[in-house]
Amino acid sequence: MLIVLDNSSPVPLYKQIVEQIRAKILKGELQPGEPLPSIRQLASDLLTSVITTKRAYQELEAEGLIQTRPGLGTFVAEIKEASLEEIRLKEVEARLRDIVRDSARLGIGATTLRSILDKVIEAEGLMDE
Amino acid sequence: MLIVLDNSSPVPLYKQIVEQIRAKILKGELQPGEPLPSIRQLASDLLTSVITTKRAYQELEAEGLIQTRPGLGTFVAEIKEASLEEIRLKEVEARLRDIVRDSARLGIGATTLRSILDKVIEAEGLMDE
DNA sequence: TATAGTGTATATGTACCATATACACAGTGT
DNA sequence: ACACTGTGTATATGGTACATATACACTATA
Repeated sequence: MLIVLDNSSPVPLYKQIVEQIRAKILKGELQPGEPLPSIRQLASDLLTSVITTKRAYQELEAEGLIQTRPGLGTFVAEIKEASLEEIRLKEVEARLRDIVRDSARLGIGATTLRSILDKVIEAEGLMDE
Repeated sequence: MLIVLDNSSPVPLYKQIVEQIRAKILKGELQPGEPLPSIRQLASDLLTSVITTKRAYQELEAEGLIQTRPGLGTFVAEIKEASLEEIRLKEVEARLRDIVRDSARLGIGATTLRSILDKVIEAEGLMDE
């Protein structure tokens, strides 16, 4: 499993793991029912302790994205593609809402905001799905 | 100075102070040269210690938004309105860029992103400046 | 020059992050 | 049955960032 950790980041290691596995599941790169690496295997790969990988899996399980069974291992939860799509959209919406609110406080208007988004989409080369 | 702290927030107190004063300066609510409350006064108002308010002022000074002189007090730095506008826009742009990148990873396209932004702008009632 | 205001520095407690190590559960080969 | 090797779990320990109280130093002014 390709996961890259940045030890000098202010983001805790376990959270970096959570975010990257979360993205793989939401994207469909990891299919429902598919086994995840064991906490030991992952800890070994990432040069961290089992506590850190366990902590990450706990967060993902609390969110309902994975399911862990003692002695057996950890698996991607059975979630319908429609639900994944909803989670993806809700997430983006929440983050955009934060920006819109802060923009209001800073006196940045709707038109300006839209044009900045267009500019960034262009610069990043984001395509239509 | 109206500042609201949330003790149950995961965001450190000093950072909450930084963000709110920062917003007031960027918005022009606090004018260049204008004195800020003393760290003692602010600490007293917010029911925190002077260390916390000092920490907040340190961050703001490091960013160049305020200037503190021992024995005298702390003042909003002399920054041109054009520079403030640039800081405001850069900030929003950086945050939108993060979202665009994450959207690309999750397979969310440009059109979808634009429509979500429109929806949120509508819901939040963001006007043109 | 005493005083009341300002910012500064040092030592202490608490909470979260990350670790090592010892424990308990589930399947598999003998 | 039983040992073994894999899985996840629980406990005790150390480091670091946040927040504090308290004592110190600087600046203006009566």
